[in-house]
Amino acid sequence: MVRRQTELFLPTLRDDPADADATSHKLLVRAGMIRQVSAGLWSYLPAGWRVHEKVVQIIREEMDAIGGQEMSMPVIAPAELWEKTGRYSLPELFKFPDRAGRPFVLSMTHEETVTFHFSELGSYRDLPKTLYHFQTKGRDEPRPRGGLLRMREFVMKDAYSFDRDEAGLDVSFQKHAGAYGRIFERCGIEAVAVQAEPGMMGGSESIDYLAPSGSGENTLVTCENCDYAADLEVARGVPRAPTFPGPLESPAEVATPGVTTIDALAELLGIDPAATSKAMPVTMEDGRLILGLIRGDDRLEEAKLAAALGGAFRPATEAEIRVAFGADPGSLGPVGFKGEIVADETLRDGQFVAGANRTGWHLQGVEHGRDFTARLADIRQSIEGDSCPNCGGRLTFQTAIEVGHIFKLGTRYSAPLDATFLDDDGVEQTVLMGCYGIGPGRIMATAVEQRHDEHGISWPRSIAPYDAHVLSLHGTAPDVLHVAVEVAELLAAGGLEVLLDDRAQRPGEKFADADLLGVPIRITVGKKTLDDGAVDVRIRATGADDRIPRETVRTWIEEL
RNA sequence: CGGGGCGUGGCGCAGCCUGGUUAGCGCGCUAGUCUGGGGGACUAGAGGUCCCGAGUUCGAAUCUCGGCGCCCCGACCA
Repeated sequence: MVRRQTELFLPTLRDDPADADATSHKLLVRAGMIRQVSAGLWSYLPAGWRVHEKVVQIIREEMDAIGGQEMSMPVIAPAELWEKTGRYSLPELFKFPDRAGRPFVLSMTHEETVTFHFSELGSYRDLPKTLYHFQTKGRDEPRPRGGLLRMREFVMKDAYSFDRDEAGLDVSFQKHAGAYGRIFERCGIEAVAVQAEPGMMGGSESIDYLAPSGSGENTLVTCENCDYAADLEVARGVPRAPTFPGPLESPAEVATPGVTTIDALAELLGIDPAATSKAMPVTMEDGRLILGLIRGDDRLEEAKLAAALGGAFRPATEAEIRVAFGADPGSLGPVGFKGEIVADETLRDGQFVAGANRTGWHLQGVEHGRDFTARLADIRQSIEGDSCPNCGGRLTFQTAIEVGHIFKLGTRYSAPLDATFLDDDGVEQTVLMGCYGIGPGRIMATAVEQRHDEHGISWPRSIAPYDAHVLSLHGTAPDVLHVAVEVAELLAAGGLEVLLDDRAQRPGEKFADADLLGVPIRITVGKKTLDDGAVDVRIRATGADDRIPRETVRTWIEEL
């Protein structure tokens, strides 16, 4: 197949779009692959869609290889299904009535719909099953961003497994984990599997796939020594040990007028900030005020605290704090507080400085178990330089894109939707489900983030929009184009997808556009190579140049 | 939803503070000439509801008020 560039809708831009920040956003727009329609709504232009569909095909092949069956479910779903699972109230869910006023939703994933279909599978003999589809998802995101990184409408491959028992679910889960590893490898991107928070999907276990990238919304924590890897939200970094002052028999009040920050407190008392504690009062949805307590030099990890509390919370207001503590924020502490306290594990042993619940005063020598009682939990946010929980090595942080996420759902959806089967004893059982999502658009953005230079994109061969880019520099020599067409057709006859730059542009512009678009192999036909029967070849990724006889181009490419 | 920023031909921007002719520049686009291996030069052109609405004023891209849109940072997630 040869595509002439004069026919292609490929509007490349010389300048970065003004409103872009992420590299992938800038380059995909400049290379003429995507265009924005509205916030979080993007069109893929022809070259961009080719990349997207190549990613889709790789995913399809790997899903089929583990026994997945492709189908297609509608984007629109009746509200009723979402009411049954309790997800109708999610703020991200697009909701709308039809002409008769009946309520519908734009599916943000398809657990409800696929589980609805499961009702036709009534026997253990039908299990296990894995069903999947590529479908547009609608999500009324509070903040779309970064081009393809976070959209309000995007295509996702979502797969659903149905098993009779935990052992079966585990097998399905592991098969998908294997497939996901192969998908990322084939797409030419680096992605790390980490334990993660199940989030809005619910369920018991999940693996997140984080791709290190210059931009992204996640932080990947990895150990320099061993293979420990985690999302920052759940990372269990071990902080350095504090230097404690001498122990006290009982807490001693110390005046700290106007001191509201840990740094100021540590400086005033001449102690290690790690030997202080910090009070983070929060209010639960039911109105209970709970005191989160962490070490002074740490930050609260809200996802961990939410997990420990079993529900969402918000920071307590100043008014709530005064009622509960009788003191201003900045002087709060656990001693004498009557509500529930959740303290970080780092406060288990040792004596810390804490707020005295008296504005302008702190307590020295506060000890857990003696001076206050708290539930201990891991609620601190790891920081770069913490030690690895497995081997003690140093932890490093990288921003990352979440390119895939797989979950064991258990009966989270099958129970409310009555997805049951009869087992071999004739007993009705609720089917166990898993769900497995992956975003082709994010894989595409990740490929750009991980493989680009100052000139543009450098696509992995497996997902490049074309296999080869033939440039015809036919300024003063009309027969150059003729030769370029011959070369392009020679390659196409060998099964390659070829983009032929047959435009009348000057050479510099053609080279610049070719670098921007990032087709892995560039073949230049020009006056210089017209008479000696050669062409110039260049590998985008390495910049390696060569001049080879025209008739050997095909074998040269095949041998790469 | 809180905080910050922006909105002027397809793209990137100036002009606005201090209201006043025909709204300007670069890129791109059309026609032509020269040029021809890393975004070339010259000539002649086309292309604009200055985000929308109201107000102030003799007069608004410019000032005031209201609204909308978009981007970035935070609370959420493939």
